[in-house]
Amino acid sequence: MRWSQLHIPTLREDPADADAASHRLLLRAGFIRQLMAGHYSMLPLGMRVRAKIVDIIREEMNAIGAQEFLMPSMNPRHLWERSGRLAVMGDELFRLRDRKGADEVLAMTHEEVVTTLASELTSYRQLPQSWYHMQIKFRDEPRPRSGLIRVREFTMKDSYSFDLDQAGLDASFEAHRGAYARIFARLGIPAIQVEASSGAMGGKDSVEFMCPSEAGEDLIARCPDCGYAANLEKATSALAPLEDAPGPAAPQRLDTPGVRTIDDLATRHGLAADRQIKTLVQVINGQLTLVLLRGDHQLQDQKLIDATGMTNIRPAQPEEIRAALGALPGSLGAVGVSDLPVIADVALRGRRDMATGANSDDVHLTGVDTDRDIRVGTWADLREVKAGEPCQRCGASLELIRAIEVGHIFKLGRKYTDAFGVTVLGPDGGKITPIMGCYGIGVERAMAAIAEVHHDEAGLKWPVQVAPAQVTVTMVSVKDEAVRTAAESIYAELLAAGAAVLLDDRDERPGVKFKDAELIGSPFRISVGSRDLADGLVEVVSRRTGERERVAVDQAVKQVQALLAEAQA
RNA sequence: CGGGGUGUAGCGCAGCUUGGCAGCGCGCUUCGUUCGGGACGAAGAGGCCGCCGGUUCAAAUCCGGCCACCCCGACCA
Repeated sequence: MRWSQLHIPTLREDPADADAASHRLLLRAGFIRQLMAGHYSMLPLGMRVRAKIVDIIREEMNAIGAQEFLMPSMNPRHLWERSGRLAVMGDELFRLRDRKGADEVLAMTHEEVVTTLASELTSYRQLPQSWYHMQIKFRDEPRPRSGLIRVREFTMKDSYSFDLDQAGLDASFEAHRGAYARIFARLGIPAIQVEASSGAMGGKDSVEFMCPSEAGEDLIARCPDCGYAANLEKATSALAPLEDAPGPAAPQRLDTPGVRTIDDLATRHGLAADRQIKTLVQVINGQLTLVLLRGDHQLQDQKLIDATGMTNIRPAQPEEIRAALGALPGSLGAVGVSDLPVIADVALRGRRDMATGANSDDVHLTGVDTDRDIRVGTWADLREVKAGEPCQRCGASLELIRAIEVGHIFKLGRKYTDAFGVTVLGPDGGKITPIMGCYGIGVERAMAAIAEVHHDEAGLKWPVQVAPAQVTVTMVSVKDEAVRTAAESIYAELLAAGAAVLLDDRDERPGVKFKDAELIGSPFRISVGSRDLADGLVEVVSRRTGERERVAVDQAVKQVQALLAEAQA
C-alpha cells in the first residue's frame, strides 16, 4: 500500500460533532466517513482493521469447531411472525415490501434463519453443532451515536449452538466463552466478563464482554477485590441487615400535610428513608401493578422486566393512579390493596414498623409490617445497586464503571427450536428438541473499542495484530534517489515477509509524514532519509514507547520483524 | 418521541441582530524558494448559502413549512 495512492486523506482539524475519541480519530485519520446517522462507509485503512478483526474472530471460532455460514440479511416476514419477534422487536426491526407485495424484514440477528437450517438435522449423532457467520445486521435504533459504537447497520459475528441437552449447551457455552476471551485478548480489548440480563432474547445464563471506557453506554458494577462483575441491569450487593424493633399491632395513621417525597417524610417526621416503603405504580402489559422498594432504593427497570417476563412496561399516569388507588404519587401504599398485583423488592422482606403512604393524599401509615400488612404477590430483586455498596461475595466496596458491550453470549434454550419444530431422533428413537445458545460480537464496535483504549493526543495506537499498517516506511526525502531506492527495497522486503506495510512516498515535508504516521497509528515507523542514509543508517521508531534507534539499512527489516514478533508475543 | 443546537466551497467556520457585490483558515491547482517534526511567497480554481414557499425594488440575512445532522433524555441483544 502506497500512501500516494490512498484516496481519502487525513484531516488537519477535528471533525465537528464527534463525541467519542474513537469517532473523532477514525474520522480524522481517514478510516471511516459518515453517510447518514448510524451508517458509515469503511475507507481503505478502516477496511484493513476490520479485515484483521474478522480474521482473528474467524480463527478462534474455527478453533472451537464452529463452522462458517452466510445467511441472508433480508428475511421473509413470516419467519419473524413464527418466532414471535415481529411483535417483540417493534420499530427496531426494519420492514419492507417487494414488488410482488411480499413482506420482508432486515434481520437484526439470525436465530430464525439458522433454526430453519437446523430443521434438516435428523439424528442425535449430528449434534452438537456450532454455526456462525459474519453478516450485516440492521437495527432501526432510535438514536445512533458515538460513531461506530451505536449504528443502524453493522457487521456482527453471530454464532448459534445446537445441543442435545443442558450439559451439552453448557459445554458449547464454555467453548464460546473461552474463544471470546482469546479473541478480545488478541484484539487488545481488556474485556471483562459480567453477568447480564438476557433481555428480549429470552434464556438464562448470559455473559457480556465489556470494555471499560468512558465512551461506553452501559454501567457495570465491579468488585475490585474478588472480581465480581455484573451489568447494572443485573448487579446485586450485600445490604447491611437492618434490625427492626417490633412495632404496634397494626398500622397507625399519620397525618402528613404537604408531604410528597421520601425526603419530606424523613426530614419532617423523622422517618428515615430506609424505614420507608416506596410505592411505584407501573403498567405492565396493560395491568396496573404496585412495585415496592425501600425508600432509599431506586428501581432498576430491566430487573422489573426480567422479574415479570414482560417487556411492555411503563410508569402509570397520575390519572390512572388516582382512579385505582384514590391518591396521587406521594401518598401511595400497598397496605390493604388486594385488587392489584404487588411486586416487592427482597430488601423489604420481614421488615417491621415501616412507613408508607395511606392511599389518601396527605396521609401516611406507620407501624407497617411487610409480611403482616401487605399482600405481596412476587418477591424479586428490583433494586439498582449503588457505588460503594458491599460486594455480595466478599464485602468489598463495589465500583460502578462505564463500559462498551463488545460481546454477549447466552444460553437461549428451546425458544426457537420449539417455535420451528426442530427435532432429532435420539438413541431410543424418541424425538429430542435441540437446545440453543447464541453468541455475538459487533465487529465495527470492537474496532471502536480498540480505538478508545489505544490512542493518545497524537492519534491512534493500534496493537500490531490489528494495525492497518504495522510498519510505515517513510521516505523522508522523495527526491533523493538513494532514499527512494532504499525505502522501496525495505518496503518490498517487508511485503514479501507478510507484514502490513505502508510506504509513505508522498512529496510532503517530513513533519507532515511523521504526524500522519502517528495519526493513523502505525506501531512502527522506519524513516529513510538522506542524513542517516549517508552513514548507511535508517531510523526505527516505536509508536507505543516513542523509542527510536538507528540501525544499518540492511538490518532494518530484521529489526522491525523482531519488534513485531515481540509485540505480538 | 420530548428538550436543546446546527445546516454557508472538500474540511473547520464567520457573515444573519440592523436585508444591498459570497467571506476567512486549512486543503486543492500552477510557479518559485524551502526540505529530519504539520514551511514561505505569488497567482488561481472551487458556492443550489439544506429544500420549498412567502414578504420585499432587493433575502445567506426577515416570516412559514419541510428535511437532514449533532447533543441530552426516553429507547435498545
